[in-house]
Amino acid sequence: MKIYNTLTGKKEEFTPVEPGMVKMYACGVTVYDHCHIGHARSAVVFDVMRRHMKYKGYVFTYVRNFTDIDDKIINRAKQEGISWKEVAEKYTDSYYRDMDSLGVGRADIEPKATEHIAEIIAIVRGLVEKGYAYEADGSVYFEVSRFADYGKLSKRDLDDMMAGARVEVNERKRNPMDFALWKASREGEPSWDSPWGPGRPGWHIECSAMSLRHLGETFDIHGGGADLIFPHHENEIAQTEAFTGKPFVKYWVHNGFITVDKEKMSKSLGNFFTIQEIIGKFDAEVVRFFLLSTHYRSPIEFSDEQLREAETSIDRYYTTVIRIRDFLGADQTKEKAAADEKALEELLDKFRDRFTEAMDDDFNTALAIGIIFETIRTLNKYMDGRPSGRKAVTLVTRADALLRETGTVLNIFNRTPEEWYRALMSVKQIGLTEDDIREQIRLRQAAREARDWAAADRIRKELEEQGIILEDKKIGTGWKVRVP
RNA sequence: GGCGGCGUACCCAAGUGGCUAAGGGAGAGGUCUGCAAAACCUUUAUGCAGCGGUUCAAAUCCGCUCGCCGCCUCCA
Repeated sequence: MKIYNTLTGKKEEFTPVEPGMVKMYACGVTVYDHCHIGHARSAVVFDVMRRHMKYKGYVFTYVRNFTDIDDKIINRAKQEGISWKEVAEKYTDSYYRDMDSLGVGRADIEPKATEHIAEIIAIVRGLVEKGYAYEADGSVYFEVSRFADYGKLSKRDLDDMMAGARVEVNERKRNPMDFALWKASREGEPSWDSPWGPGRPGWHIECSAMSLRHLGETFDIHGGGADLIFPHHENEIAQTEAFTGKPFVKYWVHNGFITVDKEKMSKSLGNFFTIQEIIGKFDAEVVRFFLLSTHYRSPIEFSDEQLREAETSIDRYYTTVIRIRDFLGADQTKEKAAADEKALEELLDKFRDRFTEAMDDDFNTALAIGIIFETIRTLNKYMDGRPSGRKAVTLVTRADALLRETGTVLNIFNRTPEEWYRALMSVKQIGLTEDDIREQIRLRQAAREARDWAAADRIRKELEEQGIILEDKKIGTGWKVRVP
């Protein structure tokens, strides 16, 4: 399979360090606030990468960290009047709630910065001993000019950066681009003992320490949002490779941003929506589908309109699932072929290969979803031809199984239509119970049998006004929640 | 200023050298239906920001122009 590597700027054939095994590290979150949809995108994208590679048969180890000590956490603690540990716990819980609802699985290892202080100190000490870092007033800085490859990931030249540097004045640093490995703590701030006095880790060093411990000196994939390329990942490369003397990561992958009015969604601009806000208005599966309907490296414009379209698409999927079920539940004694049998058969024959090929091409989820909907249309068309008999049952069953299989990788489309409609009823705040609806359908059926079309239509219209759509079918009347 | 990316139909979005430019949404018309809904069919890009060039062949490669965005500071 092919993966776009930020380091080389090219799509490359993926070859793991150890055959059959993949080790991936993705930068998680700093737990100082609720997650927004941008965090969701990153998490969902890496979740799908893992699912696909496991589907391909790789033995996969996924490490995703929590940054649980940092200036933002300390500030937040002051604001909320609680301890920094309580802040970290509170927002870690919030993170898990969000991820669970979005269908993002837990990583195999979820390390925290504060659990790796000893490793961090060991690396910092090693870097000082090797001459890559220096101590100043209880802090330790990495000296970027000592690392020849500095800038190789973000394609930056050290001299250019210094020329246009917008960095804070800090006369303790030998070079404005030098970055903190260890920060001396001020009175009253959380701190750990170190050879340089009480302090806490710099931001970048924790990822080096945690990946080194859990994945080794050289591993396959390291990912995160595109905004982490510089300085975070650039600095990770510098300090880790300086420390180990070995290549750090083979493939660097970065997801694109979510935008609002074409601008990057970010905390500082204030144009963000938290995951909790969004899943109050749309089902989490809708959000996940929305995030996967664009290639992970492209920007996605966030809007209610986009989410409504995603909702409509998912509804189309579950509507087809109902049709499949109705079809398989119908009388199949008569052997009757439909005109489109061959088209469906051919599509199903190629389905798995096409789907895998799309995902193998740098995780092209948008194309993969396209293939799913192409199959849905062909399948519906086939069923429209009213075929029956063993051959028809075989074909439809096979289509059903193949469509379900994609759910394993994308982790969408694997609920029942009932679960989907229940979720919609909740999110759209439909003021009816399923029993209410069934009762109305019964009343309407009686009117229909009496050929009282006016009464029947009135009931249907009343339900529609409350967001419930009726569908008269041969086997009876079905209902669904109106979308969008 | 440096570096990087993007510009495909009314909207979203795949496609990065060669079969009629995926898929979804929206609109219009139609089939089906008591009427609907759903589904399906037809329809909306001789053209992929513009202009040049390379090539037998380009949305796809190269150059220039225009427009938009990102990173260079915490950031997914």
